[in-house]
Amino acid sequence: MIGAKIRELRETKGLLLRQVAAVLEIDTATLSKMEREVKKLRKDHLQKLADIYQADVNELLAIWIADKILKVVKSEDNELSSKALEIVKEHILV
Amino acid sequence: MIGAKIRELRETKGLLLRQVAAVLEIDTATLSKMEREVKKLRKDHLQKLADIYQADVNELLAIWIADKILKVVKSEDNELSSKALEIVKEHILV
DNA sequence: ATTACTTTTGCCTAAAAGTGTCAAGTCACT
DNA sequence: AGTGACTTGACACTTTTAGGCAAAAGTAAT
Repeated sequence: MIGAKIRELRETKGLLLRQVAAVLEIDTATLSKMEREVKKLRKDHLQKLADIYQADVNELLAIWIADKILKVVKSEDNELSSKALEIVKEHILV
Repeated sequence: MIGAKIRELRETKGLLLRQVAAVLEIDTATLSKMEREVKKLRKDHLQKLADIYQADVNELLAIWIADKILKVVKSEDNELSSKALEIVKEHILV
């Protein structure tokens, strides 16, 4: 999810992997993998990307966190995951 | 959460760490840490515990998954986490 | 207070996961 | 065929995790 998002942002801005990777000070290949979600995207890199693309950092972060939660949730049975999310919700609004 | 739960179950059954650890084939200290959430509890261990304590494995699993989600969520800003959970919810009911 | 036992703590190691590079490869265009 | 953008795979390094072992601390019963 977050990978697709930052790829979309980059393409909208008409930037090359090479250019963005240079700002992040990482290899082009690494950024390519991050956009395709082969490798994880670090939080600090995401924040820098929001800057580069002039995007809402909070929106991106929310997606990034959602991805992490989905990774947990999707590796489990659906029924159980729903139950778990209920528990989480209760636990949070305390 | 899950640690407290399995400790409660063990105490209700009047079993010692030593006894339960033996069934799981792990060290007593390790189980002690799992109950106090110092170390993570593996899924297969949890399933064995449900067996030992004759508890509902699904109920335990839901708590266990909830713990994993909470770990992600609590390491982030509250506002963002709520947003992220919304995204997760949408994503799931597709 | 000593003994006998349970539980906790701290330190250590092996295995796994995460982070990123480099070189070579593919693809599209001219 | 050559160039530029992107992808792939193998590798190296670092960090995290899982768990064991031994010593320390807590708990009862004598």
